[in-house]
Amino acid sequence: MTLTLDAIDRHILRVLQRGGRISNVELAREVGLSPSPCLRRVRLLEEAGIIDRYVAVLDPTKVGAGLTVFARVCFRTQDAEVTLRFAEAVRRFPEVMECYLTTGECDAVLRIVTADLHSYWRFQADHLTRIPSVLSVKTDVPMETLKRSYELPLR
Amino acid sequence: MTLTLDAIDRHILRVLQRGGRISNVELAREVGLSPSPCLRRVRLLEEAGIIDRYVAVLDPTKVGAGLTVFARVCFRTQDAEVTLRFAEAVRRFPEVMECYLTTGECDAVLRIVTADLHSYWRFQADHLTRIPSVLSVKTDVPMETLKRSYELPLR
DNA sequence: CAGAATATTGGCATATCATGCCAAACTTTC
DNA sequence: GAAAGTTTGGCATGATATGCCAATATTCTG
Repeated sequence: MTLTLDAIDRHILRVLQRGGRISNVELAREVGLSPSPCLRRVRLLEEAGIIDRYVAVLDPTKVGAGLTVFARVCFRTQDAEVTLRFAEAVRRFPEVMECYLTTGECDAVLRIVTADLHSYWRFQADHLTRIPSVLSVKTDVPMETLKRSYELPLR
Repeated sequence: MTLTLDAIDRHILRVLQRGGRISNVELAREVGLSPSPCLRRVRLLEEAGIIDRYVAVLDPTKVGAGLTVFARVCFRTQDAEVTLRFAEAVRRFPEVMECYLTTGECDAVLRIVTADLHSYWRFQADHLTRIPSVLSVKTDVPMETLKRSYELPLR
Protein backbone atom coordinates (compact mmCIF):
# COMPACT_ATOMS: atom_id res chain seq x y z
CA MET A 1 0.00 0.00 0.00
CA THR A 2 1.51 3.28 -1.10
CA LEU A 3 1.06 5.88 1.63
CA THR A 4 2.97 8.54 -0.25
CA LEU A 5 0.43 10.69 -2.05
CA ASP A 6 1.49 12.05 -5.42
CA ALA A 7 0.16 15.22 -7.05
CA ILE A 8 -2.78 13.39 -8.66
CA ASP A 9 -3.83 11.85 -5.33
CA ARG A 10 -3.81 15.24 -3.65
CA HIS A 11 -5.75 16.67 -6.58
CA ILE A 12 -8.35 13.92 -6.17
CA LEU A 13 -8.60 14.60 -2.43
CA ARG A 14 -9.00 18.33 -3.00
CA VAL A 15 -11.82 17.79 -5.49
CA LEU A 16 -13.58 15.22 -3.31
CA GLN A 17 -13.36 17.50 -0.27
CA ARG A 18 -15.25 20.13 -2.24
CA GLY A 19 -17.80 17.79 -3.81
CA GLY A 20 -18.06 14.27 -2.51
CA ARG A 21 -20.73 13.21 -4.95
CA ILE A 22 -18.96 14.15 -8.17
CA SER A 23 -19.16 11.33 -10.70
CA ASN A 24 -16.02 9.36 -11.32
CA VAL A 25 -16.12 10.37 -14.98
CA GLU A 26 -16.03 14.07 -14.12
CA LEU A 27 -13.47 13.57 -11.36
CA ALA A 28 -11.24 11.78 -13.86
CA ARG A 29 -11.56 14.67 -16.29
CA GLU A 30 -10.69 17.21 -13.58
CA VAL A 31 -7.52 15.42 -12.52
CA GLY A 32 -6.47 14.45 -16.04
CA LEU A 33 -6.97 10.70 -16.00
CA SER A 34 -9.34 8.29 -17.67
CA PRO A 35 -12.14 6.91 -15.47
CA SER A 36 -10.55 3.50 -14.78
CA PRO A 37 -7.29 4.51 -13.08
CA CYS A 38 -9.08 7.38 -11.40
CA LEU A 39 -11.57 5.03 -9.76
CA ARG A 40 -8.76 2.70 -8.78
CA ARG A 41 -6.96 5.55 -7.02
CA VAL A 42 -10.11 6.58 -5.19
CA ARG A 43 -10.66 3.00 -4.01
CA LEU A 44 -7.07 2.79 -2.79
CA LEU A 45 -7.49 6.06 -0.90
CA GLU A 46 -10.64 4.66 0.68
CA GLU A 47 -9.05 1.33 1.61
CA ALA A 48 -6.04 3.10 3.11
CA GLY A 49 -8.46 5.05 5.30
CA ILE A 50 -7.22 8.35 3.92
CA ILE A 51 -10.77 8.93 2.72
CA ASP A 52 -12.64 8.05 5.89
CA ARG A 53 -16.20 8.48 4.60
CA TYR A 54 -18.54 10.62 2.55
CA VAL A 55 -21.15 12.79 4.22
CA ALA A 56 -23.92 15.20 3.34
CA VAL A 57 -23.32 18.62 4.91
CA LEU A 58 -26.54 20.16 6.15
CA ASP A 59 -27.23 23.87 6.61
CA PRO A 60 -27.18 24.18 10.42
CA THR A 61 -29.61 27.09 10.50
CA LYS A 62 -32.17 25.12 8.48
CA VAL A 63 -32.21 22.00 10.63
CA GLY A 64 -32.36 23.64 14.04
CA ALA A 65 -28.63 23.51 14.79
CA GLY A 66 -27.71 27.11 14.16
CA LEU A 67 -25.58 27.76 17.23
CA THR A 68 -22.03 26.48 17.67
CA VAL A 69 -20.50 26.92 21.12
CA PHE A 70 -17.01 26.09 22.31
CA ALA A 71 -17.04 25.03 25.95
CA ARG A 72 -14.10 24.53 28.28
CA VAL A 73 -14.61 22.04 31.06
CA CYS A 74 -12.72 21.51 34.30
CA PHE A 75 -12.95 18.13 36.04
CA ARG A 76 -13.24 17.53 39.78
CA THR A 77 -10.21 15.26 39.59
CA GLN A 78 -7.95 14.17 36.75
CA ASP A 79 -7.89 10.44 37.39
CA ALA A 80 -8.63 7.92 34.64
CA GLU A 81 -11.99 6.86 36.08
CA VAL A 82 -13.39 10.39 35.98
CA THR A 83 -12.09 10.93 32.47
CA LEU A 84 -13.53 7.66 31.23
CA ARG A 85 -16.98 8.40 32.60
CA PHE A 86 -16.87 11.86 31.09
CA ALA A 87 -15.96 10.37 27.69
CA GLU A 88 -18.86 7.95 27.84
CA ALA A 89 -21.32 10.67 28.75
CA VAL A 90 -20.09 13.01 26.06
CA ARG A 91 -20.33 10.36 23.36
CA ARG A 92 -24.00 9.90 24.16
CA PHE A 93 -24.89 13.55 23.54
CA PRO A 94 -25.53 14.21 19.84
CA GLU A 95 -25.09 17.94 20.53
CA VAL A 96 -21.41 17.35 21.26
CA MET A 97 -19.73 17.31 17.86
CA GLU A 98 -16.14 17.27 19.09
CA CYS A 99 -14.42 16.73 22.41
CA TYR A 100 -10.73 16.79 23.26
CA LEU A 101 -8.80 16.35 26.50
CA THR A 102 -6.45 19.23 27.07
CA THR A 103 -3.55 20.16 29.26
CA GLY A 104 -3.44 23.54 30.87
CA GLU A 105 -6.12 25.70 32.38
CA CYS A 106 -8.96 23.32 31.54
CA ASP A 107 -9.29 19.56 31.20
CA ALA A 108 -11.50 19.30 28.11
CA VAL A 109 -12.75 21.44 25.25
CA LEU A 110 -15.98 20.72 23.40
CA ARG A 111 -17.66 21.92 20.25
CA ILE A 112 -21.37 21.85 20.92
CA VAL A 113 -24.20 22.44 18.43
CA THR A 114 -27.73 23.46 19.41
CA ALA A 115 -30.64 25.39 17.91
CA ASP A 116 -30.11 28.64 19.80
CA LEU A 117 -28.80 30.18 23.00
CA HIS A 118 -31.77 29.01 25.02
CA SER A 119 -31.28 25.43 23.91
CA TYR A 120 -27.61 25.70 24.77
CA TRP A 121 -28.16 26.90 28.30
CA ARG A 122 -30.65 24.11 28.80
CA PHE A 123 -28.15 21.57 27.51
CA GLN A 124 -25.42 22.95 29.75
CA ALA A 125 -27.59 23.13 32.86
CA ASP A 126 -29.49 19.87 32.37
CA HIS A 127 -26.80 17.63 30.92
CA LEU A 128 -23.26 18.95 30.75
CA THR A 129 -22.90 20.21 34.32
CA ARG A 130 -24.71 17.14 35.61
CA ILE A 131 -21.98 14.79 34.47
CA PRO A 132 -20.45 13.88 37.85
CA SER A 133 -16.91 14.46 36.57
CA VAL A 134 -17.61 18.09 35.70
CA LEU A 135 -16.58 20.81 38.13
CA SER A 136 -17.08 23.91 35.98
CA VAL A 137 -17.86 25.01 32.43
CA LYS A 138 -16.72 28.17 30.66
CA THR A 139 -18.07 29.23 27.28
CA ASP A 140 -17.57 31.95 24.73
CA VAL A 141 -20.85 32.60 22.93
CA PRO A 142 -20.51 33.21 19.19
CA MET A 143 -22.40 36.15 17.76
CA GLU A 144 -21.41 35.83 14.11
CA THR A 145 -19.78 33.28 11.83
CA LEU A 146 -16.71 34.57 9.98
CA LYS A 147 -15.67 31.28 8.41
CA ARG A 148 -16.72 27.66 8.21
CA SER A 149 -14.69 25.24 6.10
CA TYR A 150 -14.91 21.51 5.52
CA GLU A 151 -11.59 21.13 3.71
CA LEU A 152 -8.55 19.95 5.58
CA PRO A 153 -5.46 21.78 4.33
CA LEU A 154 -3.39 19.46 2.11
CA ARG A 155 0.27 20.32 2.22
CA MET B 1 -41.53 24.63 -1.23
CA THR B 2 -42.17 22.59 1.88
CA LEU B 3 -39.80 23.63 4.66
CA THR B 4 -41.46 21.40 7.22
CA LEU B 5 -39.54 18.16 7.29
CA ASP B 6 -41.57 15.02 7.87
CA ALA B 7 -40.27 11.79 9.36
CA ILE B 8 -39.10 10.48 5.98
CA ASP B 9 -37.15 13.66 5.25
CA ARG B 10 -35.37 13.45 8.60
CA HIS B 11 -34.66 9.78 7.96
CA ILE B 12 -33.12 10.68 4.59
CA LEU B 13 -30.99 13.39 6.20
CA ARG B 14 -29.82 11.03 8.92
CA VAL B 15 -28.76 8.41 6.39
CA LEU B 16 -27.03 10.93 4.12
CA GLN B 17 -25.15 12.44 7.05
CA ARG B 18 -23.71 9.00 7.75
CA GLY B 19 -23.00 8.09 4.12
CA GLY B 20 -23.22 10.76 1.49
CA ARG B 21 -22.41 8.49 -1.40
CA ILE B 22 -25.09 5.87 -0.83
CA SER B 23 -26.94 5.06 -4.03
CA ASN B 24 -30.46 6.37 -4.38
CA VAL B 25 -31.75 2.80 -4.72
CA GLU B 26 -30.30 1.80 -1.36
CA LEU B 27 -31.32 5.06 0.30
CA ALA B 28 -34.88 4.47 -0.90
CA ARG B 29 -34.85 0.99 0.58
CA GLU B 30 -33.57 2.27 3.93
CA VAL B 31 -36.26 4.93 4.26
CA GLY B 32 -39.07 2.76 2.88
CA LEU B 33 -39.78 4.43 -0.44
CA SER B 34 -39.31 3.52 -4.06
CA PRO B 35 -36.38 5.18 -5.84
CA SER B 36 -38.42 7.82 -7.69
CA PRO B 37 -40.05 9.69 -4.80
CA CYS B 38 -36.90 9.23 -2.75
CA LEU B 39 -34.77 10.98 -5.36
CA ARG B 40 -37.37 13.70 -5.68
CA ARG B 41 -37.18 14.35 -1.93
CA VAL B 42 -33.39 14.47 -1.98
CA ARG B 43 -33.46 16.97 -4.86
CA LEU B 44 -35.96 19.13 -2.98
CA LEU B 45 -33.77 19.05 0.13
CA GLU B 46 -30.81 20.10 -2.02
CA GLU B 47 -32.71 22.91 -3.75
CA ALA B 48 -34.00 24.18 -0.41
CA GLY B 49 -30.39 24.40 0.75
CA ILE B 50 -31.08 22.04 3.65
CA ILE B 51 -28.49 19.74 2.10
CA ASP B 52 -25.72 22.24 1.49
CA ARG B 53 -23.22 19.94 -0.20
CA TYR B 54 -21.55 16.55 -0.14
CA VAL B 55 -17.94 16.17 0.95
CA ALA B 56 -15.34 13.48 1.43
CA VAL B 57 -14.12 13.33 5.03
CA LEU B 58 -10.39 12.66 5.22
CA ASP B 59 -8.53 11.09 8.14
CA PRO B 60 -6.72 14.11 9.61
CA THR B 61 -3.80 12.06 10.93
CA LYS B 62 -3.16 10.59 7.48
CA VAL B 63 -3.02 13.84 5.54
CA GLY B 64 -0.85 15.84 7.90
CA ALA B 65 -3.64 17.61 9.76
CA GLY B 66 -3.68 15.64 12.97
CA LEU B 67 -3.86 18.48 15.47
CA THR B 68 -7.00 20.48 16.18
CA VAL B 69 -6.59 23.56 18.36
CA PHE B 70 -9.20 25.96 19.67
CA ALA B 71 -7.80 29.47 19.93
CA ARG B 72 -9.34 32.51 21.62
CA VAL B 73 -8.34 35.86 20.20
CA CYS B 74 -8.59 39.35 21.67
CA PHE B 75 -8.59 42.33 19.31
CA ARG B 76 -6.79 45.64 19.88
CA THR B 77 -10.07 47.46 19.34
CA GLN B 78 -13.60 46.28 18.58
CA ASP B 79 -14.43 48.63 15.71
CA ALA B 80 -15.81 47.34 12.41
CA GLU B 81 -12.63 48.06 10.45
CA VAL B 82 -10.47 45.87 12.70
CA THR B 83 -13.05 43.09 12.62
CA LEU B 84 -13.34 43.20 8.84
CA ARG B 85 -9.59 42.98 8.30
CA PHE B 86 -9.39 40.10 10.75
CA ALA B 87 -12.14 38.27 8.85
CA GLU B 88 -10.35 38.71 5.54
CA ALA B 89 -7.07 37.45 6.96
CA VAL B 90 -8.68 34.45 8.60
CA ARG B 91 -10.49 33.42 5.43
CA ARG B 92 -7.17 33.24 3.59
CA PHE B 93 -5.66 30.71 6.02
CA PRO B 94 -6.64 27.15 5.10
CA GLU B 95 -5.61 26.07 8.61
CA VAL B 96 -8.54 28.02 10.05
CA MET B 97 -11.51 25.70 9.72
CA GLU B 98 -13.98 27.77 11.74
CA CYS B 99 -14.03 31.28 13.14
CA TYR B 100 -16.72 33.03 15.17
CA LEU B 101 -16.98 36.48 16.72
CA THR B 102 -17.85 36.27 20.38
CA THR B 103 -19.00 38.46 23.16
CA GLY B 104 -17.37 38.21 26.54
CA GLU B 105 -13.80 37.65 27.58
CA CYS B 106 -12.50 37.25 24.01
CA ASP B 107 -13.47 38.68 20.66
CA ALA B 108 -13.12 35.62 18.43
CA VAL B 109 -12.76 31.87 18.72
CA LEU B 110 -11.12 29.73 16.04
CA ARG B 111 -10.81 26.06 15.25
CA ILE B 112 -7.41 25.57 13.68
CA VAL B 113 -6.00 22.42 12.08
CA THR B 114 -2.30 21.72 11.60
CA ALA B 115 0.02 18.72 11.38
CA ASP B 116 1.38 18.88 14.92
CA LEU B 117 2.20 21.15 17.83
CA HIS B 118 5.29 22.55 16.14
CA SER B 119 3.31 23.49 13.03
CA TYR B 120 0.72 25.12 15.23
CA TRP B 121 3.17 27.31 17.11
CA ARG B 122 4.67 28.34 13.80
CA PHE B 123 1.24 29.21 12.44
CA GLN B 124 0.37 31.20 15.55
CA ALA B 125 3.68 33.06 15.67
CA ASP B 126 4.10 33.68 11.95
CA HIS B 127 0.53 34.31 10.88
CA LEU B 128 -2.14 34.57 13.56
CA THR B 129 -0.44 37.03 15.90
CA ARG B 130 0.80 39.05 12.93
CA ILE B 131 -2.70 40.03 11.89
CA PRO B 132 -2.69 43.71 12.92
CA SER B 133 -6.07 43.40 14.62
CA VAL B 134 -4.85 40.72 17.03
CA LEU B 135 -3.80 41.72 20.54
CA SER B 136 -3.46 38.32 22.17
CA VAL B 137 -4.13 34.61 21.60
CA LYS B 138 -4.99 31.97 24.17
CA THR B 139 -5.11 28.26 23.37
CA ASP B 140 -5.92 24.98 25.02
CA VAL B 141 -3.81 22.26 23.48
CA PRO B 142 -5.64 18.95 22.95
CA MET B 143 -3.87 15.80 24.07
CA GLU B 144 -6.48 13.24 23.09
CA THR B 145 -9.63 13.03 20.99
CA LEU B 146 -12.68 11.77 22.89
CA LYS B 147 -15.24 12.34 20.15
CA ARG B 148 -15.48 13.62 16.61
CA SER B 149 -18.87 13.63 14.86
CA TYR B 150 -20.02 14.87 11.49
CA GLU B 151 -23.75 14.52 12.14
CA LEU B 152 -25.78 17.52 13.15
CA PRO B 153 -28.41 16.50 15.73
CA LEU B 154 -31.84 16.38 14.05
CA ARG B 155 -34.61 17.22 16.43
C1' DC C 1 22.97 2.05 -19.96
C1' DA C 2 20.21 -1.95 -21.25
C1' DG C 3 16.86 -5.21 -20.11
C1' DA C 4 13.61 -7.10 -17.06
C1' DA C 5 10.25 -6.72 -13.50
C1' DT C 6 6.67 -4.01 -11.65
C1' DA C 7 3.20 -0.65 -11.47
C1' DT C 8 -0.02 2.28 -13.86
C1' DT C 9 -2.93 3.48 -17.54
C1' DG C 10 -6.78 3.46 -21.14
C1' DG C 11 -10.46 1.18 -23.48
C1' DC C 12 -14.09 -2.06 -23.69
C1' DA C 13 -18.17 -4.84 -22.04
C1' DT C 14 -21.67 -5.38 -18.68
C1' DA C 15 -24.45 -4.60 -14.77
C1' DT C 16 -26.18 -1.05 -11.97
C1' DC C 17 -27.97 3.41 -11.31
C1' DA C 18 -30.09 8.06 -12.13
C1' DT C 19 -33.81 10.46 -13.96
C1' DG C 20 -37.87 12.10 -16.56
C1' DC C 21 -42.63 10.83 -17.46
C1' DC C 22 -47.27 9.22 -16.54
C1' DA C 23 -50.99 6.97 -14.37
C1' DA C 24 -52.70 5.55 -9.82
C1' DA C 25 -53.28 6.23 -4.92
C1' DC C 26 -53.58 9.24 -1.22
C1' DT C 27 -54.48 13.67 1.26
C1' DT C 28 -56.52 18.00 1.81
C1' DT C 29 -60.02 21.40 1.14
C1' DC C 30 -64.47 23.25 0.60
C1' DG D 1 -68.68 13.69 -0.35
C1' DA D 2 -66.61 15.53 -4.48
C1' DA D 3 -62.86 17.97 -6.52
C1' DA D 4 -58.28 19.87 -6.50
C1' DG D 5 -53.77 19.12 -5.40
C1' DT D 6 -49.90 16.29 -3.77
C1' DT D 7 -47.20 12.19 -3.46
C1' DT D 8 -46.16 7.73 -4.98
C1' DG D 9 -44.57 3.62 -7.90
C1' DG D 10 -43.23 1.64 -12.22
C1' DC D 11 -41.24 1.95 -16.66
C1' DA D 12 -37.98 3.43 -20.34
C1' DT D 13 -33.77 5.58 -21.50
C1' DG D 14 -29.42 7.47 -21.04
C1' DA D 15 -25.42 7.79 -18.09
C1' DT D 16 -22.33 5.73 -14.72
C1' DA D 17 -19.58 2.34 -12.12
C1' DT D 18 -16.64 -1.47 -12.38
C1' DG D 19 -13.99 -5.67 -13.64
C1' DC D 20 -10.80 -7.30 -17.12
C1' DC D 21 -6.96 -7.17 -20.39
C1' DA D 22 -3.54 -5.39 -23.34
C1' DA D 23 -0.42 -1.47 -23.84
C1' DT D 24 2.41 1.99 -21.84
C1' DA D 25 5.28 4.06 -18.47
C1' DT D 26 8.25 3.59 -14.47
C1' DT D 27 11.48 1.50 -11.48
C1' DC D 28 14.93 -1.78 -10.33
C1' DT D 29 19.03 -4.45 -11.27
C1' DG D 30 23.08 -6.13 -13.18
